Amino acid sequence: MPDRLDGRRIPEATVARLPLYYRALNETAERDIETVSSEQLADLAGVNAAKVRKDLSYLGSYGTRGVGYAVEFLLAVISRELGLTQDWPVVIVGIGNLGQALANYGGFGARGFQVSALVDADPAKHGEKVGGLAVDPIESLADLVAMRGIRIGVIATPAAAAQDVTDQLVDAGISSILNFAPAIVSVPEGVSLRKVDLATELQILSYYQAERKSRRRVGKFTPDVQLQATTAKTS
Amino acid sequence: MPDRLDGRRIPEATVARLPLYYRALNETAERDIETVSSEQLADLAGVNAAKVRKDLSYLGSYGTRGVGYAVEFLLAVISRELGLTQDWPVVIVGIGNLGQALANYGGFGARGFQVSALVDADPAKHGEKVGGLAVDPIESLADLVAMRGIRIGVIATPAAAAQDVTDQLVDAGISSILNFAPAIVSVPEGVSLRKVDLATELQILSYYQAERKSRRRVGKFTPDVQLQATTAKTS
DNA sequence: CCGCGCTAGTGCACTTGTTCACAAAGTATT
DNA sequence: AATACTTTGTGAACAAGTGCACTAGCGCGG
Ligand SMILES: NC(=O)c1ccc[n+]([C@@H]2O[C@H](COP(=O)([O-])OP(=O)(O)OC[C@H]3O[C@@H](n4cnc5c(N)ncnc54)[C@H](O)[C@@H]3O)[C@@H](O)[C@H]2O)c1
Ligand SMILES: NC(=O)c1ccc[n+]([C@@H]2O[C@H](COP(=O)([O-])OP(=O)(O)OC[C@H]3O[C@@H](n4cnc5c(N)ncnc54)[C@H](O)[C@@H]3O)[C@@H](O)[C@H]2O)c1
Repeated sequence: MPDRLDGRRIPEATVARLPLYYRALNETAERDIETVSSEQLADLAGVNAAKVRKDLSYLGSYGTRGVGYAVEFLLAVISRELGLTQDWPVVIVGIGNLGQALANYGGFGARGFQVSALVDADPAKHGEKVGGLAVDPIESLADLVAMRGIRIGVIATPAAAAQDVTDQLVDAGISSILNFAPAIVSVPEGVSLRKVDLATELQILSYYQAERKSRRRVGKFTPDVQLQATTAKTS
Repeated sequence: MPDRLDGRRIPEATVARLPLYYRALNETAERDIETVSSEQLADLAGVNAAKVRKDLSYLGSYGTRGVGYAVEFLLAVISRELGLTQDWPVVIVGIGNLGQALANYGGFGARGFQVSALVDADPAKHGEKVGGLAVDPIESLADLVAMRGIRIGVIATPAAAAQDVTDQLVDAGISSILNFAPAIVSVPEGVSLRKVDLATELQILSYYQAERKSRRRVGKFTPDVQLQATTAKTS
């Protein structure tokens, strides 16, 4: 393994694509393919080749001209860069519809993440087993986080509770949060926050759907490619 | 209602934020507040005021200087722009863990979207009721889509089936797809595609988590704000 | 009717991200 | 060893997005 080339700032857009390359490379490795060109990788990841090369160049110069990239090696480089060489324990807050689906979800743990605690405010849920793990009261959040070394929290509570839950997670020592509730929450400096918002996604689709239907007549072309851009903070 | 000001191209980044304003305005309207300033709206939506003003200016000049924006009016403008004045029927493909959570999800229908069909390839699931709707075989997809006027499809199948399901959705006449499966799928021109990818989100969090932990020492600052950017196509 | 205070709308500079196109650097072939 | 071919790595042009800072316009109080 090469040393991580520090002092290099990896652009956010690149960081967001590394997981795609990572997945594509894993699939390639499973097919016992040893090298990939930027073009092949681009196809698998759904981007263009120039972008792949530029992105990978931020990690260092690990390709071989005339040949391509060594799959296993590149996987190791990206794993390291993404921090996937260790396992990240995760706590899920709010074990309702969505929380249960997440807790039962196998692919969650598949790549370096492990559901290590489930908490809910509803006493009726306490002790219930979901995906082999018992649901604990929200009051024990801090203890669970501390004892199990959890750094990442997933919020699957109703929107109204999201900010409160966020504060509790932060107080408990969590520094990365993935929020599924349709609410804007704020976090103190040093905490990363990302969100997944179903309604927003559907509404964006609706916009382009409506555009195709009713705005066609104005003779304006529709864009070939859209970039989804929701905000996340490390404040 | 003002006429939609056609011939105006709304930037993608703005389209992606309109749903946030829409939600914030709804919450404001529920509190019987009649006007909001760009600053207030910015707070509620988690962006900055200049951005709000610029975004809204793409829709037309609907604010009043010295006062702000009329909440109900702006809601109407944004609804119209996002195509939310009509109800969009939606089909969910793959009624497993996630598909069931989605089907049971109330907030789905809350804002103009309605789960109108559930299909799955597994015969054992056929006829089963989820969220008050029966699961139908994937073979009847085309009929269901045609009969119920469905334009939007949600993919909640395993990744391996995602491309196949996408093709079937497109053949059935769907032109907007939201994909939850961790797979890159391609769609023909004229079809919008967006994706929600849990693993990617977690890995991005992991990157910044690891960065805080181990890269601090190189004396590079961490960014205050990150922009999540996953790709979607209307090809 | 005037002037003050407030806030929308926007030009402009800046930052970030994307893409092209080509030199550099490797492999394969003869 | 020389040449042909392939593919990386990157400078530079371009495109998109952001945010400041200022102007224009409205409401209100006197
Ligand atoms: N269900 C879905 O498919 C889906 C999809 C996208 C987004 N969402 C969002 O995810 C969130 C959860 O959705 P759901 O369908 O699972 O809702 P749900 O009502 O089924 O579950 C919410 C759970 O959170 C718990 N809870 C409430 N307040 C809490 C608190 N303060 N602390 C801890 N736990 C608390 C409740 O006891 C309940 O178990 C909602 O914000 C929803 O909008 C859901
Ligand atoms: N469960 C989660 O919380 C979660 C979270 C994020 C992403 N995902 C992704 O969502 C997808 C579904 O996850 P899940 O946990 O619900 O899986 P699951 O195995 O519980 O459900 C998958 C369903 O799809 C059906 N299916 C399989 N092939 C099909 C086909 N060709 N046509 C129609 N239906 C088909 C299966 O019969 C099954 O009912 C997966 O790709 C997963 O990676 C799941």
